[in-house]
Amino acid sequence: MTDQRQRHPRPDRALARAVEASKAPAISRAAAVLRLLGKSDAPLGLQSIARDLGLVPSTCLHVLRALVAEEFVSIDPDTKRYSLEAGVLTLARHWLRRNRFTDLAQPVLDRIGQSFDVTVLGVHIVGLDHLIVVAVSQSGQNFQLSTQVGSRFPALISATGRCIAAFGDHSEAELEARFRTLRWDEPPTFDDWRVQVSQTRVQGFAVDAGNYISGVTVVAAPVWKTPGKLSHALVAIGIGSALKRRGLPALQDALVPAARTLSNQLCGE
Amino acid sequence: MTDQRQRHPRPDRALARAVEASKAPAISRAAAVLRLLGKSDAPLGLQSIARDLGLVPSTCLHVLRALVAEEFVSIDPDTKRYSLEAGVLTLARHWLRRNRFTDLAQPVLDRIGQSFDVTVLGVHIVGLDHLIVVAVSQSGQNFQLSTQVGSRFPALISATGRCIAAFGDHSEAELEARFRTLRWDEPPTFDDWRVQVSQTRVQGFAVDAGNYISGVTVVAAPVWKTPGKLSHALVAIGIGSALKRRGLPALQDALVPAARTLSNQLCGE
DNA sequence: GACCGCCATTCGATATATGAAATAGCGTTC
DNA sequence: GAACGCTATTTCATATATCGAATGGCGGTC
Repeated sequence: MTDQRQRHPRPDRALARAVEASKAPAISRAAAVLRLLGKSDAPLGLQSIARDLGLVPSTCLHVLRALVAEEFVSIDPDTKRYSLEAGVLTLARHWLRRNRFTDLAQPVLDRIGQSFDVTVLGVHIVGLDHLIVVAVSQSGQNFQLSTQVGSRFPALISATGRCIAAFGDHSEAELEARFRTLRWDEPPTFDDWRVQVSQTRVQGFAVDAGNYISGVTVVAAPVWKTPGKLSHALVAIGIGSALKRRGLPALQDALVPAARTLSNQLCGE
Repeated sequence: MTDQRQRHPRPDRALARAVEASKAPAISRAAAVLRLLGKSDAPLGLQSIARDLGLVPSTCLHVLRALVAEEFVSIDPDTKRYSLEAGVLTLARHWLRRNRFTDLAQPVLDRIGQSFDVTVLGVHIVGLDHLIVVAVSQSGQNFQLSTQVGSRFPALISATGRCIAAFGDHSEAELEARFRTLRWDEPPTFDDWRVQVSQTRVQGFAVDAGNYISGVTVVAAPVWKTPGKLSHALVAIGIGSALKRRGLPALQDALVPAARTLSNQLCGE
């Protein structure tokens, strides 16, 4: 469900590039360490971290010590194993505190989720690379469709992806390159997908009928924080068969105006 | 260097020390930037950040660019103002996902919160410096006593502080030094406090009857993840008068065994 | 009980991140 | 419309963070 790139075999090449380019490489390394610790199920030792990221152990140690000092990482003094520390929660709280989208979206998500018995997400579109779930309303019944705040997904996947392709202004070439990297349960062809994107542009919302996950229908409606630059979306996720019975059109008719209202509220101020 | 200090009354001195000591100063700077952006209500410009933290603008720019590249910070391309980005949420989610304390504590908090109509927190004790709220159960009624996951408090404040003083093994001198820096609504004398700490050690839990916040009673019970090293606590917060009526003893009798059970679950693995 | 292997950690030379000053952009004022 | 004050940004010498090798420590094995 999450995007977990399994890139263990070889030391992180993306990190190498980031370090090369940046004038503060220690920060890229620190970020890589945090993400690695985040992905890992168990605390990790210095060597293991250094190996995975292709870092020199001594440098890695410096990074870890700095992160420990800043309370983003904790070290077990006995085993010398490192893991994420609660300090990261504090940052997240601050982000949530000053984020109008989450505040405004939450009641809307809850209302739609309850009415249609679907899981509804508010997502933040970071770029063409991926999006982040920033608000969730889990309907009581559907425990199968579980997602958490903070989850990352490839930007162009599923219904949201069609919205991003339709309303963000990205070059066709770039879109296709990205599209080729996606993994779907039942992948559409690029041509099919382009047609669906065009349709999305016309009708103002997107539907993914089982492409991303078989049997699961996803509806996404775009939200703008500033006119012209697509930044968020509302996403409803439900079992395809259930939605067919209980009215996909009605769900669309709830989601789209909600997204529009949110856009107005966000732009207005 | 010196005249910089004079011009800007409070360029973060703690940061200066951290940078001095660390072998990865960029990371300390990055953390300081993240925290500053977290605290700030509005996006900040480069100069403003550099001034507040006592950083050279060019260095600060490098830090910010690295943080933007890592998606912990976003920049508004028009105004060149920086703010926290949703990437910090992803780290927080990973922390929460692999944290057994929050998982185990949440249902317990909810049960106690509902039974006694109090706000109940699970806190993670980072050290003598502070603790972090990692789980919350907000009872329906008490909107006054609002706290969020990720909030930080001084470690020795209120009832939790008495637990930490009682069960963490810290030197008397250190405790007193820290104690002197605390701010209470109705501060106890150090001697009073020491007596209360002794009492806490004996009875296995602590009560703060309006010292921290006037009229608010706080009960805290210690939780150990590893024997000997106090790491967490359960904290119940309620209006003093209401608790008096509805049985503070009963609340204690619920909280303390719950904390003990949690300790066993966490230690047992 | 001494060896071995693996790990975290220290140490010193060197590539490089940093900081002061210079430059470039941008909105405001006169 | 030019000049000002403010901002972000680039430049480039130098203090310093980084790297690789050497050290120290711990647990397991024979």
